[in-house]
Amino acid sequence: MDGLYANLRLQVNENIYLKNPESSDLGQRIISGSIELISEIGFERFTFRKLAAAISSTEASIYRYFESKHKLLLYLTAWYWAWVQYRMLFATANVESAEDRLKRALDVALEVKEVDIQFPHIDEQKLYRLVVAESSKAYLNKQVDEINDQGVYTSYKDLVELISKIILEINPNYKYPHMLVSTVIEGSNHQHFFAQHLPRLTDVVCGESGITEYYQEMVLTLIKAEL
Amino acid sequence: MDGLYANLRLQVNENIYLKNPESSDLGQRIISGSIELISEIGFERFTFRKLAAAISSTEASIYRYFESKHKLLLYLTAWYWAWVQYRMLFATANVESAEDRLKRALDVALEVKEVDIQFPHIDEQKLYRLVVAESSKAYLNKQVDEINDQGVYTSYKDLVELISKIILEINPNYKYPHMLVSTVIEGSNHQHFFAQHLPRLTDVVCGESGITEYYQEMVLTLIKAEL
DNA sequence: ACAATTTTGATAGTAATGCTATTATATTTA
DNA sequence: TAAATATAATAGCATTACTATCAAAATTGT
Repeated sequence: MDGLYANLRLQVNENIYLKNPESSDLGQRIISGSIELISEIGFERFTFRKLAAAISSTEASIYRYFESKHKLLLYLTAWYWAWVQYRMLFATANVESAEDRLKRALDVALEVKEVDIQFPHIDEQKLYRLVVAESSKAYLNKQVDEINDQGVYTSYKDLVELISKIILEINPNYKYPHMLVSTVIEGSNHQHFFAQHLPRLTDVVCGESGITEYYQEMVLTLIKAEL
Repeated sequence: MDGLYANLRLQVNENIYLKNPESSDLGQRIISGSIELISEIGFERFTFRKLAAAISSTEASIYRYFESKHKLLLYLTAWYWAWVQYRMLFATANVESAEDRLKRALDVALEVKEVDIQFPHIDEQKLYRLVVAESSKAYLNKQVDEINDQGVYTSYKDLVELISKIILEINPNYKYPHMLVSTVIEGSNHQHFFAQHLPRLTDVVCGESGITEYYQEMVLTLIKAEL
């Protein structure tokens, strides 16, 4: 995982964009600029006009890459989950014990602690915080079925599938691996948000860790309870 | 819980509205109309102009009740959680066993199966589906701290607190009751959404039950694992 | 190196949204 | 029955979410 793998590109579903933002300098500025600006002002107040001003381009140029700000959000989240999956495959490669693999998988799926220098135009920590605060809006809408038909949520679903398979290795009889995995991923995101903004909904203090460990233990306890 | 309690009003934080919608016919039409219209077209596409047309009123009149559509969403969710809490207190009253009370509390907190004829202008089933699809947007925004300071999320936090207390009755040493409760409430909502729109993220089939039972068992397993 | 092509920037424009203001007409209450 | 209040009708304005056009710049093929 060092900078030598310079040729690596994460595959993001083509239906999300009109023109691949990885393919040009402007495209990469759109990505890095949007991560910055959405983090700063929130998705609702974010507009292509403001983004254009921030990256010294124009609204019309941005529209050539993404047909709406919602599509751009979809891109950011799809990229994020593809990145998490890639890190997860690395983190679990050649690890014998399924339980160990599960712990490592959850480690990368539930929280971001480092940045990845292979993608210099993306600040993964900032993107992670954006995912925590905004990613639900990528699917909580009326177009979800249509978007899903285009395969746009695949990277997230694949990640859930991979972790579910490890669970089934440990306990082939566990009935609800997908439900458990999506619960802990979404749960972890929400708890991080709650810790910062609605502390009465959690038991952890913002800044301190504990959330990832809590969910790791939760998963192990639950899948072993039904051995 | 029959229609005789006609004088009952659920207390909703006053900072949410400019004028209490319960206090007039127009106010009640705003509430019932917005539940209907948001369910139909989704919160993003919902506007006060469209709502005004739907309830045969005007945009300006609606603005006298709520200063924005976001405040209206806050009202609907705050009312919903106040209603759930009220039902929960009834459902657990005079039940000796803490474990039994916990199961009953989760029964009403995780899913809505009936309507409540005491509030004829509110279709609770429809409101529940709205909460599943839209309620995250009530707190996932940049104004969350400000809104929280005004006590607007109190009804939700109080509900979490009440259930947490039952958990602590069963296991006084359980370290993370709030995290567990908010995880299962949010989790249940998400799983209902996933079952309908993103089935690969869950293991239950839309329409069939199982979600509430899954989370009830999850809670009991976890709090007993650390006795 | 130069023509052809593609990408970007500059500018304009349109319909819808998110409001606020004003005045007239109902409706309630004193 | 007058006074107060609530609602309707209408207008208007700044911003948003786009689309269109055309010129300038950059890239590409030969």
